[in-house]
Amino acid sequence: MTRPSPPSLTSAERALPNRLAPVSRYSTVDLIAERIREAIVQGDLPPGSPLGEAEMAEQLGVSRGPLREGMQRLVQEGLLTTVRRRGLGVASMSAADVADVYQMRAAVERSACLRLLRLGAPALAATVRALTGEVRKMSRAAKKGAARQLGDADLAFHRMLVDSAGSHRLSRSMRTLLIETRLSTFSMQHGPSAGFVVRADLAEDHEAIVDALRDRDETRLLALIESHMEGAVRRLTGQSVLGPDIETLQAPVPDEPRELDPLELPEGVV
Amino acid sequence: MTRPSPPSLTSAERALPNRLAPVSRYSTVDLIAERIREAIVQGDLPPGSPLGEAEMAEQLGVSRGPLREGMQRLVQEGLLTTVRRRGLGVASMSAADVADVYQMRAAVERSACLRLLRLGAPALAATVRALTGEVRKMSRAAKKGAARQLGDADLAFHRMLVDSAGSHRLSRSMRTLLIETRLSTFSMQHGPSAGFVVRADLAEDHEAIVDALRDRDETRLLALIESHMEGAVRRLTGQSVLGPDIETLQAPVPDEPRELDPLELPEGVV
DNA sequence: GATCATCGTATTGTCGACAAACATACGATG
DNA sequence: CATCGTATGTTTGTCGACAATACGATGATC
Repeated sequence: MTRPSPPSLTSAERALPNRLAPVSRYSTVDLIAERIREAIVQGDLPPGSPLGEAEMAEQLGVSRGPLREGMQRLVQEGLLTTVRRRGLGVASMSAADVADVYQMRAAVERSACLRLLRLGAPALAATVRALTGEVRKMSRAAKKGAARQLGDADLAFHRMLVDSAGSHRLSRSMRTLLIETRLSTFSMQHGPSAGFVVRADLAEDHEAIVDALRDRDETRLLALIESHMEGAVRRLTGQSVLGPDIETLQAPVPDEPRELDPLELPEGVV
Repeated sequence: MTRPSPPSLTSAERALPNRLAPVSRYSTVDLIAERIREAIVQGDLPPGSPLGEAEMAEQLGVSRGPLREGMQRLVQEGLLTTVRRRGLGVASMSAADVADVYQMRAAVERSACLRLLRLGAPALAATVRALTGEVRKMSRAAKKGAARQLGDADLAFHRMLVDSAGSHRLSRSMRTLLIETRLSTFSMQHGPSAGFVVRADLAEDHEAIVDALRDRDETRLLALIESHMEGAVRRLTGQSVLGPDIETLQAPVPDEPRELDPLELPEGVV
């Protein structure tokens, strides 16, 4: 009784004839994991909050089996922690964790930048354009005082930076690291209504990075990345003084009862 | 590296004096995942081999539920790939994957080395001693022609290097990367009984790294790490990581970045 | 009045079973 | 002879149920 066929699992689908993109069929586990990730990023699931399986399965409209499988993925990522017989919960970042996250980010983004610098001129220009767009979003958000949008644009910028490098593993690490970055901000702000911090100079910081990238100035680029991470850690963990261009605004999203949209599985679609 | 706090921290277990190590500290899912990881490292599960759930559950003596949860962790790590309705299988590394793995390893180990250089003299000396012991193992294995032991010592060296840096996230990434390294050697060697290649100069390469670490020669140390990875990729694939042919990989449009994005229509698609 | 033991409840961990879906093999048809 | 359609077998994906365990509350005892 021979097994029918190896699942034809080449690590990449680039072996396929480059005619049709594979139909986007994501498993339920993928959907569940991504939904929970998004809920964590959005702050609907604050750090340390316990996650009851039954309730969560009810809200998502799935059974406990797939839910548990999806949660295990997040456990592997470090976003969820598990204690035997006591269930799972959203991870909470200590000061040491925050420093560790940003140190890892520095390593990843540095490597991504080095790859970007080896890109051809058109590809690099396209990346620069995209990053510039994100910087503009940041500026607008900062001007409006929209802390949440500013934070989102910040994360999007760095995600785009790494994704543009075209490294699968760098991108995958970065995805987790960005969620942990969010968790860090959530964990570090003491008090539920401490609010986000709208840093007016955030856009300028990122603009400098884009400039260095455009100029292919490796030394400057890497130094900017390094100082960017260092500054973030200092702001989050170090009880550093609030600089002159730092103003705190009210958080738009305080602790709201978490509500997860049920994910509806489209059966029989193509 | 503090462990993230459990869901609802009731610190009641700390009352007991820790005479006994927690006996059942690892969940079944942990055990299953680790067992499969080990099987992959040992070569019992070659790249591309399909993994039938029923048979595997039978062998491990567990039900399909926990098995699937454990497998999902490995899917998240990238060690297992899944195709809907066709099951899971051990990932297979393409040449591009091999280059990607080593590039990521370069980033991680570089960062680890930088941290090691900031260590105090006694801690650094201890690390150097431990690494030296691993190098000796390498020498002995090379002399005996024990390819498997040589490979194991190689992986142990690099794992120790990163673990000594004391960064939780660097260590976690490294664990996966080392398994992927093994998978790379398996995937790249054509022919089932090709076996490992006994490189006599492997120990000397690592000894040079230890020397640079002992001398706190940052520039030399980082250069050695870099060349070490580059050489590995060249040996395995025959092409360089940072070769001029990097032009071939097209920068992805940053707006539609990764392959693993969930469908952006949560409710009632199509 | 405080502490300890016991009970009840809620949740997790695990298991077995059902059904949908894919792949393979075979047969029919041009 | 090649190709398409059909039937079948095996697998995964999903669900419900049972049991083990930890937590909280209540009552008894010193």
